[in-house]
Amino acid sequence: MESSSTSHIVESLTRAIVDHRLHPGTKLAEQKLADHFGVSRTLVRQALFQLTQNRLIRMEPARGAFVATPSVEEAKQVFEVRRMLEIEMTRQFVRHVTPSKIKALQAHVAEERKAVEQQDVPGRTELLGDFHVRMAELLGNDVLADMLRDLISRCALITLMYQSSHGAEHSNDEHQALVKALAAKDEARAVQLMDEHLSHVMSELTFDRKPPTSDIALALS
Amino acid sequence: MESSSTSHIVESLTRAIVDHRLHPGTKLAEQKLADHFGVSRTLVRQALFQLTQNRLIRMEPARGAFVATPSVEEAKQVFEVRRMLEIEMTRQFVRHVTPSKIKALQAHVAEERKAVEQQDVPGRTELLGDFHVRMAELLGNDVLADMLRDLISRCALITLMYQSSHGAEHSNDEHQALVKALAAKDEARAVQLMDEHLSHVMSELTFDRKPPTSDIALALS
DNA sequence: TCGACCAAAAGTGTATACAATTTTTGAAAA
DNA sequence: TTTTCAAAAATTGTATACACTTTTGGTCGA
Repeated sequence: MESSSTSHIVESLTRAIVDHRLHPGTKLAEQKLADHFGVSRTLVRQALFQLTQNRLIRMEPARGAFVATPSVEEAKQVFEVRRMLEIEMTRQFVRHVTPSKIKALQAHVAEERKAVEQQDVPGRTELLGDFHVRMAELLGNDVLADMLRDLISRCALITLMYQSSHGAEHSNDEHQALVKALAAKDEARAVQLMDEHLSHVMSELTFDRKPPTSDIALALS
Repeated sequence: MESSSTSHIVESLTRAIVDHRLHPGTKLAEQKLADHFGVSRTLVRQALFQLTQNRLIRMEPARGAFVATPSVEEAKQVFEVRRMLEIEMTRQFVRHVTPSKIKALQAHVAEERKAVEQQDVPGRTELLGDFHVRMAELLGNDVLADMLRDLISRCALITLMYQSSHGAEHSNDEHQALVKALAAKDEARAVQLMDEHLSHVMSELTFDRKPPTSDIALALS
């Protein structure tokens, strides 16, 4: 069941942060995490150092690790980078589009819709983010896919901090429209839709933060 | 003198890999590194896990850490992602260009030229890569700058493995031409130059690898 | 000569110990 | 009641110990 312990911890914590079970600013006490995962602090520490690299957590010297609290400035920059990557990705996608790729995206959008309708909040969040990763994978660019995964994880933190009001159905609709443009090989329209989609998500961030809460035992159980 | 030991090790190893003092495939024995840095394996291990995240090294279970040996496929994808990011970055740059930003880039290109003329190989490699990071910084997007730094580090590994014949003077010339187009606010030309520049660097990779060498004590001294 | 095999050496994976630092606590003073 | 401050408790940073796995090196048999 366990893979290499450290990466299991990394994945588990990443999931908890992205799913909003661990809130920005929450202290991640090493011993508590170690107890929770049934390992020594050594492994927890290794995991925390790795998470530092994705900017999902920050470590302050002698004070410990905390779930990251991205600033407004960082939030905007993350979205700007996504826009850069995804606009060009969309162009590439149109150029190399095939029926099977369109089918894959349509299937994904259908899953999204189901999750939205069933009010499966963590499920729909993951699926809405995965749509973009899926596009990269279908393009055959795993490096891009990895990069987007990281960026989208950071976006999950950001949308929590700056409580995005961008409705899940709205995103789902925009994905659907984008797939239609991709299928039609309408590059200009596809790029425009992707650009607008990201702009929408970003522009609906309200840049007044709410106070972080904290309860790591509860969040991970 | 030392910052937080672990990050010092990370930086030192990164530098060694990017500067081609540690070659792809080289084994990074934990105890040897620990002895070299005068610390325990614990800290070396933390550093290695962090480097794993940037893909500069890979760790095989129970076999240890090795300098990464990016595949041809990965190499192409890394360059493709750079192209995506940097084309859009170039567009942004033209839109927000100011005289002082142009001056900063011109100064940088001049430094490059000096390093090229003085045959300062590690220096020029670093400066040629930093040009792209510098553009991101001047745009005010640190997230983008960090991302490019990582990608360019990976490119250093790639150009070593697939011995790029793209001359340093050639790159320097292309940077100079690009800055001229940026100064003229000629978006189309700037984008075209950036695209070609990256295409040149990539297309001159010869995809037949040479055998990795290894001598970590020598490389780090 | 060559490959198979096994013991010794080296190396990795994890836990624990302990020093150094920060946080908490509680009592005394304002 | 609020503030201050020092001792106690908790937490982090680093080293070390030890079990387990891989690699090495040599011996034996074909």
